Amino acid sequence: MDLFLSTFENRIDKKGRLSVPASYRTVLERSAGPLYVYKSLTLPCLEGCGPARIAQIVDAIDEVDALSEDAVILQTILSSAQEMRMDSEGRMTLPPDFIQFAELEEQAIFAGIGRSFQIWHPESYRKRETQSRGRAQSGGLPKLNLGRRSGSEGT
Amino acid sequence: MDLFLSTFENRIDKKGRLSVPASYRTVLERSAGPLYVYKSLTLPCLEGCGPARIAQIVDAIDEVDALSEDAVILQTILSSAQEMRMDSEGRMTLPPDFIQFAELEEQAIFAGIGRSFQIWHPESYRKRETQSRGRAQSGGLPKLNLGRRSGSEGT
DNA sequence: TGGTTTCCCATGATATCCCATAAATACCCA
DNA sequence: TGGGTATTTATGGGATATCATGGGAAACCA
Repeated sequence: MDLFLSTFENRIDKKGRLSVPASYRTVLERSAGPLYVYKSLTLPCLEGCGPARIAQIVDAIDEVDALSEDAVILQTILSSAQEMRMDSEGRMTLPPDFIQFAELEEQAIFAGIGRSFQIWHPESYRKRETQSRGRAQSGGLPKLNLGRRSGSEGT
Repeated sequence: MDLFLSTFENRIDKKGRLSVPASYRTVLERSAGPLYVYKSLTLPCLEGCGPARIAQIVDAIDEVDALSEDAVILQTILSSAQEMRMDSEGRMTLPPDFIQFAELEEQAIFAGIGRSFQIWHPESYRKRETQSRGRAQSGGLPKLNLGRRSGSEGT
């Protein structure tokens, strides 16, 4: 299973280069396609993914009334998306408007969320993480029905 | 049936390496797939599981409103999850933030809970164990419904 | 030609691999 | 049954590879 997991904090050097975590690179390589980065619709962060995820969004647009509000929102993702090139060391260069959008400075946090990942300003990310942990502890734990898949579960 | 059972107390060396109990290793080997470890949402411990549970979380996120609180909480699990590699001696290396999160020092306790297991600071674990035993004896026994349900039986 | 981007090499830190050892357990065979 | 020998297991340390990062040179572009 190829998933973006864990978090990594990397440095943005003065050329604007940012190392993509090695484990993310192997996921991307296996999906045989480029890395796409776009602005989050709802959060002050960037999102990155492979071709499959982009295709998923394109398909979702096709299934929705082209004039609907949903379609416009999904189209916004695509129009902000950019195919990122990586140098031989696995670094990408973030364009200024991406940096501005996510309020990035010296450091950036990569946070894997399965089929995609997010890029955050470290402070914002940590604040958000402690918030959701707090909420989980005060009883807001989502129900994960773990009973359905027998056998291979849990190993 | 391959389950994580019993508890083991192993040492964390100065490189942060921790031997996975042999019996857990055989369980893991039988189910082709890596070991995932993540920070518990509700307890000061780490949790270990297999690909099936991670896949379940990923799918659950897609089925839920991406902006909902549940989605964010599930994403928090994934962002803390890490695919653990084991050396030829069956040890995994705990990254510093895992050690910090579970307040680990020299020793760590593995506590098998069936399809997954937890990793605790020994003191915290023992304290918690006596607490829950005390609660059980003072009438707070949870319902143990051992009747057959689809899914959890038969493997 | 000035500014930017792309490529290449260097480096310190970290993680991974490999070998060694000691204790505990399992095994064997008379 | 007893005593001794293999195996397994947990642990330690050194060698090697990988990774993130920095900087310079070449290529590119307007």
